[in-house]
Amino acid sequence: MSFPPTLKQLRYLVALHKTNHFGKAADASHVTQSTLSAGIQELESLLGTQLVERTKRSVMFTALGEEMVRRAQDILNDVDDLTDLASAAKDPMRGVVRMGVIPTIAPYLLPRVVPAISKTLPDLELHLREEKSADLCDLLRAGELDVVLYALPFDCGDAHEMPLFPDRFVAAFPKGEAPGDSIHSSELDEERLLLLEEGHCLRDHALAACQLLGRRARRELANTSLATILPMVSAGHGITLLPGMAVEAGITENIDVDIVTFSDIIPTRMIGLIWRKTNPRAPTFEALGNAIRSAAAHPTA
Amino acid sequence: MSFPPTLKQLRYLVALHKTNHFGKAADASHVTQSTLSAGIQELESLLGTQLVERTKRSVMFTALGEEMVRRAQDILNDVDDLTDLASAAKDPMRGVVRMGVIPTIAPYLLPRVVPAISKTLPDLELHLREEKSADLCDLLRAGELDVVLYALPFDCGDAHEMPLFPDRFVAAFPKGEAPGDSIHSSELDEERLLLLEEGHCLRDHALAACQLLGRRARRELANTSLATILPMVSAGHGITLLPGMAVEAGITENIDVDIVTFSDIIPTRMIGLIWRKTNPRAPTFEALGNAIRSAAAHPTA
DNA sequence: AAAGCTCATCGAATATTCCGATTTTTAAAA
DNA sequence: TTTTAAAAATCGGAATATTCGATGAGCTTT
Repeated sequence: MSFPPTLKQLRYLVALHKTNHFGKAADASHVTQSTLSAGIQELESLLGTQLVERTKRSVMFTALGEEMVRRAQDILNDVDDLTDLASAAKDPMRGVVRMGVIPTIAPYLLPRVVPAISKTLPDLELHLREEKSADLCDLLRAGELDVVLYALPFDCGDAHEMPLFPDRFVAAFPKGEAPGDSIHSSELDEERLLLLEEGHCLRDHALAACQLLGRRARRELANTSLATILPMVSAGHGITLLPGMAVEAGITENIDVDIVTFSDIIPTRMIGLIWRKTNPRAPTFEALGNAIRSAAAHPTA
Repeated sequence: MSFPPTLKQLRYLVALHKTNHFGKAADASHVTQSTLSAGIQELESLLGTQLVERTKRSVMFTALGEEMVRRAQDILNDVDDLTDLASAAKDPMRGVVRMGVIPTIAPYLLPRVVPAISKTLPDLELHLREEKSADLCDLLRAGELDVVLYALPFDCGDAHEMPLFPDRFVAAFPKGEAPGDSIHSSELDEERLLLLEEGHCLRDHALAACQLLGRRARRELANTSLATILPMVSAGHGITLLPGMAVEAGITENIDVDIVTFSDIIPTRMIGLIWRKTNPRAPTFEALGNAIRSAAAHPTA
């Protein structure tokens, strides 16, 4: 019976991978550097191979080490899920849910949704975090988030997807420049489009929904939020596409822009909730999703 | 940081699940009963729930306990895969491969294939085990086998499938009773069919390949191997369907039966190799599969 | 009742883990 | 080159945790 890796060793390994530094990894693991060092060494001797190349001044993982870290991550997640499974079984709708939300949803939907959730699921403690889709996906897979509220389609491995509701895009023109209350999609001048910087999925979704390529969209500005784009539109620097929920939330209230819908197409993005397939709290997350959906459907609530 | 389940505890839990007996589980785990008992208790107090109902005279798992065992199994397999990953990385084609083979393949293919494998992959040590498909599937999922050589289609969860080669069915008639060298499939009298007992996938595959339902096939006998069916055919008690590899291996050599092929259809079963998707030794298993395929293609070798 | 299982409990022996100081190795700075 | 600084490996001993064997308690069977 050769003795298999310990969970502790695996934890040390992923901690080391995160920090690339024995000392910091040790701190993060609440042990001394010597302990962590010994743990990694024991793991290596156990496996009979080197996982980490220690070139002083930096730590490099071998190919095998990287793969090992990936698997170790999954294993540790699964183990953590075990305790979740137990507490979820005791009282499914109680406990902490760590939710990630993308920046083009968070400020517009959360103020409406969070109070509704604490009314519907009073024992659920929401921890929120706002990042771009790709980062949230990584956090989800690393087990640092339980669910992610985002706009699909967005590929996040084999996570479980729960579509919630569609969010309709509208166009914003400088005051008085709109061709009418509703426009034909061909009336969108792509060269005047102001969009969020690359990496925001809103950019891709808006372009796709409006059947545009975005090749010719203006890029000179790296806009980081819708709130910074609107004043530019108002100042006549261009036009933009807005998610309906942002308008409903009043993003245009003190800004002079014309909001128009489309006459020929109904461009939307689908808002959805995802979680790891192995997470045993799926029923809780479904309830959460339902709460979000119904809160979003009743703007006045 | 509440400290998560230990691998040891998980091992104790699955051992207990296997034996349904603290003492035996302890033996299997090479610890005393008190240690195992304490381990299970610690796990339960850690999770805050009961996993096992101890009614004297028997051990029952709660619903949560069962689910926990399932997950624990997977986790332990994944952890074991880690060490496999390491040794496979060092020398992929070396080491033990535990292969399960179904009874309608093993006696006909292995004598030809095993020597070829030890020539092609001399450092691979094959451990063989013969069981019915369903049992092999369980063993594979439980991590007690690395690969299974079987006839597909057979659903074994989300295992990875490698189809190897088709094996053609022929019909066996009592000497002199065959309508000719080759027959039309409609000439098969289903009521005279002698087949293996339920549970052998050969039964299902043969019927499916010959487009029969098997509803009217004779069932009074629970035949456990092809070698017991053939003498019955020879004695005029009926007809049967044989896999080609059995005939090639000489199963009919000292038995008076007529072997005929089909003129209208080419009934086959596909022989394949499967393994757990998470097993890191996939390249080794592919090599093994290729070796089997080429050995099967060269009967004289 | 008594005997026989089975699982839980407990104290003592044992094994392990962990720390903190120190050493070694390496890279950068003087 | 020498010095300095940083980072990981090493090592002995103390703290901690694990395991065992014996024993106890609860239930069944005889």
